[in-house]
Amino acid sequence: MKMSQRVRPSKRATGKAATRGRIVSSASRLIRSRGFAGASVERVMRDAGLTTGGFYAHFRSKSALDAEVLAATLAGTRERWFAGLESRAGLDWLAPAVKRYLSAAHRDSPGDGCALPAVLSELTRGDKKTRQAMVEAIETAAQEFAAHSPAAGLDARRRALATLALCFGGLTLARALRGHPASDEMLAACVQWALPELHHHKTQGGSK
Amino acid sequence: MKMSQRVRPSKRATGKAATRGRIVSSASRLIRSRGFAGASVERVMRDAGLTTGGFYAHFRSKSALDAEVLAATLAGTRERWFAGLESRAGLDWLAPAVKRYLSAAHRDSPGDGCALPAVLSELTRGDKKTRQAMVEAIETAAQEFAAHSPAAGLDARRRALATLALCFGGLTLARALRGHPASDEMLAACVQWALPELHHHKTQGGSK
DNA sequence: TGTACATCAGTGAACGCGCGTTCACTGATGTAC
DNA sequence: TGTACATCAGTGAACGCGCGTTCACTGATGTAC
Repeated sequence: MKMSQRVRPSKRATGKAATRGRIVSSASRLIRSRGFAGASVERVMRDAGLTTGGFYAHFRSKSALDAEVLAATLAGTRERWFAGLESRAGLDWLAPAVKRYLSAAHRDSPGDGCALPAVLSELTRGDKKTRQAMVEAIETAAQEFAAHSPAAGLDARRRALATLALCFGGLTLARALRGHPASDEMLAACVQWALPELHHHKTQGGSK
Repeated sequence: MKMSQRVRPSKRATGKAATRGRIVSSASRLIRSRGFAGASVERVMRDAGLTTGGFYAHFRSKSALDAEVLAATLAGTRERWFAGLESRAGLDWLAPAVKRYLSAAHRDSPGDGCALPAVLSELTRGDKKTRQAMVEAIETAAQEFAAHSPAAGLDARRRALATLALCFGGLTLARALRGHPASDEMLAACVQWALPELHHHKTQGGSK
């Protein structure tokens, strides 16, 4: 057997894979805080401690990076979103999920959170592969919500979709309103409207 | 009296004002369908039947156009949104307003509809004047909804904000899902969740 | 063990392109007398 | 009424800039023998 045709995949791969990982991680943070247009190749590479030209040793094009990073970022967000809730069901599952998404912490650190608010409008007009990643992420999240819904059947599906709209819409508007009192109000109002069971018996005007 | 210092404001002003109106109208449509970045000075002017250079006879800068057009477009959308509902109150006002916004027609013609889904994520990072126009538009809409709410007091304010999030979030997600069955489902689910009074007695799984 | 060589991740300068903005100009319109 | 002149909305070419992409090169790492 000619050993000369062998490579040492572990050592080499680790080095290059680690660099690639840094690029993906920088891109993920930049895309979420500045959108695809704001995460240029030069900025991403500088953020990863590299120079522009090296980018093409790892990715065929900018849009290949965008598609890969978006899919990975959405999957990562979903995982963290529902982490620790596996053994729960119904309202016990839904309430913490909604409250996590519609929290002040999530609003105030876009770079670590859900990518959709930062990129959805760019995506609606964008690349096919990237759009597909987003559609699948939304559909997957909808099924997750429906599976854990306090309701059942078609009602569960409807509530899941409405809950996603409340989460995405509420967070995005709350970010747009940052610095105004309406921003906190928006988060609280959406949590409440997404979880009517928790507030049915409250008297109007009661302070929280 | 020296007539030489007089101008004929009507004739001249009409010509220039009409041209300016065409620029604003082109910009409004392009911004809503392609975002601020997609509505370049060259594209806007070509769409208005003019050439690039002439732009600066009407606007000091691109961002001045963006701010003016956004404010005007949001005001126009609000007016059409609530047109014909003036004599109504409570659910009779709320239901048609929600259904108009979350309609397939609105989803399918972004260029004629609400500007927020197209530009909100760009705005969150953008120019101060333009951001202010958006904040005021959201706050005004929230007050309009609260004033006509079936609820009262603090509950009315909360419901107004949640309804805005459902409208904006549902429409934006429905546009992102265009071409998939989930798009129509999203619109219907958000209408239903925004107007629980209309659906309280429905049996689960009943066809519409 | 030592030397010559191959590999290839990463560098840095250059490319064409569309962007916002500027500016010398044109030509239609209206005024002065 | 006719002629010389002023105005200014709009033209079209040019500018510097940041973008995505390319490419000749470097230099660290590991292999062959």
